[in-house]
Amino acid sequence: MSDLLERLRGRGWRMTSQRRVVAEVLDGDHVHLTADEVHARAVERLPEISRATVYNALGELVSLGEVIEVSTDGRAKRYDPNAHHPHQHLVCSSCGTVRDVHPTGNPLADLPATERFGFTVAAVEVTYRGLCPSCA
Amino acid sequence: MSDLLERLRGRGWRMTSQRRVVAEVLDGDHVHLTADEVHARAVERLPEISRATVYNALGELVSLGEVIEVSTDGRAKRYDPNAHHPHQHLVCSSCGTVRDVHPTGNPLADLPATERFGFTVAAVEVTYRGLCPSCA
DNA sequence: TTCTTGACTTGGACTCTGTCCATCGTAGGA
DNA sequence: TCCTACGATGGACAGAGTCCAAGTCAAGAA
Repeated sequence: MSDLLERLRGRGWRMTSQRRVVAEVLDGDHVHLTADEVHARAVERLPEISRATVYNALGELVSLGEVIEVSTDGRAKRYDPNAHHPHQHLVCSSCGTVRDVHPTGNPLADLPATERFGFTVAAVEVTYRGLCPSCA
Repeated sequence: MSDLLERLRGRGWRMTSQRRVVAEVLDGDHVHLTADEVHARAVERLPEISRATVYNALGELVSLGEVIEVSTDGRAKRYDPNAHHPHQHLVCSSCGTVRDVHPTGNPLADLPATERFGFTVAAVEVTYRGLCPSCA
């Protein structure tokens, strides 16, 4: 739970009420919120918090590797606090719901050297798309 | 080459000079352009073409299944004319270059039923990220 | 505890990407 | 050649995100 807060403090992240609230919002429910949704929830606890501050805090959490940025559609990025367990995403094409999934296999190994064109491949993202039970 | 133009005409796509230019831009170099880049190239051939028209044409080409929309970053979508050969993408994290790649294996088969949460999974996108030779 | 200061927050302006709409123009069939 | 429904135009608008100058404050020093 507030492991996250402890880790951040331990890493010298200057703790302000705004940053605390953003971290708590992400640490709470295990969902994939957009920046605006994070802002909306943060405002419930700290009415004066500004959009810019939420964007700043999210950007820093991403840089620190505590949160993953997910662009499932061309719209707003979503923020995934489950950064310490490798996983992929399953997205509903209709309502946009995102679920973490754990496929078997290692997609990195599936890309032969001849298909790497000299790139240094560092990561792979897999996005499964379909319809969730409610939308099907 | 202008297979694309033929196919579109054959499918009853009303051919205007604007639509022709957009199709030709995509059909030419085999790169992954943003809508603005498509517009810039279209303007070279047809100076009066408007942004809205380019967006309309791209949207229709996507609906027709002739072009694939790719969101590799949270920024502008890119349009991939290589729609008739299944492939995945390799993206340079520094300069944004996108290359088509053909991994082995079938990632759809790697998602066990227990990890599908009742979703009807229809498609899977794999994005490899790293640094291209010029940026490394 | 109080002071100090550099880092953080604010809100408004701005950019970028994309969509919408009323009006005008034209491809292609009769 | 003429008609007309479909397409193009461009300007306004919207959503997501960034930037900046000015004000505020966390946390270390004294």
